[in-house]
This record gives sequence, structure tokens and C-alpha cells, in this order.
Amino acid sequence: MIDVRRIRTEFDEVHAALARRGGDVASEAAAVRELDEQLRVLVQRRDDLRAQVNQVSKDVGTLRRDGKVAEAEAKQAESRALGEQEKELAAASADLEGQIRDLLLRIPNLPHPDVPDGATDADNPVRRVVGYDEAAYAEHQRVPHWEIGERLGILDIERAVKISGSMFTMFRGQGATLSRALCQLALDNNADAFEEIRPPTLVLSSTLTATGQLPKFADDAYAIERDDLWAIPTAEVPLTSIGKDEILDEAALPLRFMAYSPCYRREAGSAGRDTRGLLRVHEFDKVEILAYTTPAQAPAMLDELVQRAERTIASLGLAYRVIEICTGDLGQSHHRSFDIEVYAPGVGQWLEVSSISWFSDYQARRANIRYRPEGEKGTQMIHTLNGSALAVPRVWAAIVETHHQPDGTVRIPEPLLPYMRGATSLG
RNA sequence: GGAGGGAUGGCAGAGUGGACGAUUGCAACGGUCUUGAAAACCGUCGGGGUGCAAGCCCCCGGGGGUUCGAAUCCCCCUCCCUCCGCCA
Repeated sequence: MIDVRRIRTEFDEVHAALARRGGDVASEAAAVRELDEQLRVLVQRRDDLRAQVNQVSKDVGTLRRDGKVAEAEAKQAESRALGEQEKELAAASADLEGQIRDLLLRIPNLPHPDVPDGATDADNPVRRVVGYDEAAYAEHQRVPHWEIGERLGILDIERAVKISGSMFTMFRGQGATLSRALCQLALDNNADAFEEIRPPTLVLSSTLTATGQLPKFADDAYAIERDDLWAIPTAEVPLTSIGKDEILDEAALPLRFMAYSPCYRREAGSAGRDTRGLLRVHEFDKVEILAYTTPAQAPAMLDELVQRAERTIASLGLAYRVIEICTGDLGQSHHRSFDIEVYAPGVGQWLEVSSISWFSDYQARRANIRYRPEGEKGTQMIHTLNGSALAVPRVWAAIVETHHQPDGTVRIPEPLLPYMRGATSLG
């Protein structure tokens, strides 16, 4: 949520920043400005009335103590009349406040000035490509992971669909071990600086609102309506809300958290896309890394998170590229974002395996997470940043395809060996 | 799921209708004293809105109600504790 005071005091700048995203942002921001102006007038009048009621009520107490009953009763009548008016104004301003909040929750974050302009994901600039040479892939690496997986008995999509329906998958044997090994590696690679969390994976509506999935993107999440709970689409959701409604000391920042969790996505609207294999599934495992920072610490943290995600991917011997997200493709809550994509030679596609984002104070304001700047009065919103350290299915697919051997086995990348019970290859 | 008891500032803990945004203690911060520290003493010490400011307004788990006036009385909800039930 952007600060309503910015809409109030620097409307043109806010409007221009939002306009860079494309689409119709003008009407919502203008509506907020309009309602906010009305609200401030109402609130001023309401508070004046309250002050009068408070004063008169004090007088009543004094008069009664002094035994001046008739005067007290007159004051009571006066206060009662003022109270009626106050009640009306209070109801009107509460209604306006609700309208403003509903609008603000749907207005996206302002892009960072350095975010490149663009309309769609086709305009996202590639910042660097590492280890990729299309001509270097041999024929045996051109086999899709679902063929290799089924043949080796490490991937069983058919039975997963029998159990849970389309777009659910199941790893078996060494495939399941590989999945778990990837999570373990990602956690161990970041354990030097990040506190490991095992968060709840079912959360309240308020929690899903804090990170930005609600109210606008309810269709993308699984809901357990009977208990008013939602299945998390990413560990970002519970991790971000760890500090909800808290005020932190500046000295405590940055705070870093990491978590392995399953992630649940309805993938509404993506029917027919990437339907084969592991490319797009309803449930998958991911290790997320996340930080709370001061505004000043945020840019360096964004770099650090990208480097950490990159390092793990690189260590697995996969070709990858880093893409910066342009204004038109930037997620609602994002201030600035980078994606890491690995190349999967069997399917001949770049697969997004990590999205690293800086949210400025957009999520912090929704979750009400603040800190006390040292040597200053008052509090400020923190900044949140997060990214996938590793998302399992697509990395699993890229490994199986990239390291597929001529004899049909799959070589296990060296960093995963400690977690594979002595195996050096799959199959 | 059933019964009972709770929820007040960083923590502990008073306050049960009127000058209480809140006694007090601890912690923290600044100062005096000290070679330094401790102790003692003095002072500061929750958050938010609005306003140039003075000020005014809001917040005692959340929401609603009663009243001239609510931390205090009433209703609903959430969470915590104890006991029972169930259970990995």
C-alpha cells in the first residue's frame, strides 16, 4: 500500500510513477485524492465536536460535585445534542476511510526510478547470461525431463493426477530424494546469515492481504473457506508477517529469514500453458530468503539476494540468465525485481526459477511493520525484500535434462552429493 | 468440543463510571556524584492522526452498545491460561 500522504502532497509524481506501469491507474489514484480531501474536512469537524463533548462532560462532572444539579442537567442536554451530530460525522468518516483503504489496497507499488520501461515480459532486459551455449548441448540432453523421469521411475505424474487431479506431480525414489536434497542445499547455502523458519502454510486472510495477494488476486490462491484460511502461494507470505504490528529497533536491522515450504497455486487462467511435466504445477517445494531492512539498506540487500540465488543455481552446473523486470511486467507489490531463469535443454526453454524483489515499504505498510530510526523521533516503515533461493520442480527438470548422460542415467551435481545417500547418479 | 479464569505502556502490575493515556516497580536513555564503575539522587521515558504552531483528536486485545462522560458497565469475537474430552 502506498502512503496516502504521498497521494495528497505529491500527486503528480505518484501518478507519473504509476503511469509507467501502463493500464488505468489514473482513476484510482485520483479517486483516493478526492475521497481523502473529503475525509479530512469531515475528520476536522468530527474532532471539533468531540472536543466540545469532552469539555462539556468535564463541566458536568464539576457541576455535579458542586451540587449544581440544574446546571449539570442543562449541560448534559447540550452534550447529548452535540453527541448526535458527532455520531453522524463519525459514521460518515468511517465509511470514507473504508473506501479509501479498499482503493489503496488495489493500487500497485511505485516502480523504482531505475526500473526499465516496457509493456510486457517481452520487454524485460536480459542483464547477464551465464554458462549458456545452445550449440554445446548433445542429442542426449535434448530429452524432456518427463520422459527421463518416467523411464527412471523417479517421476510419476500419472499417479499424481489420479490422486489429486491435473497439474499435480509426484517424485519417487531418487527423484524424491533429489527434491529434498535441493531444498537442503538451498537452506545450507544461506544458513550463514539467515534464520531458518518453518512457518505455517495455512494463513489468515489478513496475512495474505499484508503481502498483496488479497484482495486483488484471490482467484490465484487456494481457500479453505470453512475455516477462513488460505494455502500459501509462497513462504514470503508467512515470513513477511512475522513482524506484523511490531516496532523494531534500527540496530536489529537487517533481519534475515529463510524457509522451506510447499507452495500452492491455483494457476487460474493458465489452462493449457506449460501443461506437461514439471513446468507449471499446483503444489511445489521452494526455499525462500527474505529480509527486513531500513530504506538505506535495501539496495545492497537486493543485490545480495540476487547473488545468493545465482550462486546456488550456478553451483548445480546449470545455464542461467538474469532478467530485470520492466515496468509493464512488474508485480503489483514490487518496487524493483529480477528473475533468474535456467535453461532446460530437453524442453528447449528458459524456466523462471527465482524472482527476487524489493517491495519498498508497500508490504510493511499493509502489515504495519515499523522501526525506530536511531536519533530520530517516531517510527518508520521498514522495507521488505525477498526471493526464491531455489524452486524445486523447474530446477529438478533442468538438472535431469542438463546432466542426462548418453547411457540414460543422470549425473548428480557435486553440491548435492552429501544429501543423496551415496548415490552419484540417478538410475 | 465442554467448563472456568484472563488480556492495561519494553516487562511486571495498579486502576471497576468523572481531572486516567493511565499509580508504582523494573528495564532503557540523559545528567549529578566518581579516577572509572556500582550505588544513590535529579530528569526523560508508548503509539498514531491533523495542524506552520499552540493545540485538538484517537488508541487500555478487536468490534458494537449503554451514558452528559467508559480502561472501568453490557453484548459479540479473537487470543492466552487451567481442568475435562480427543489426538500425531
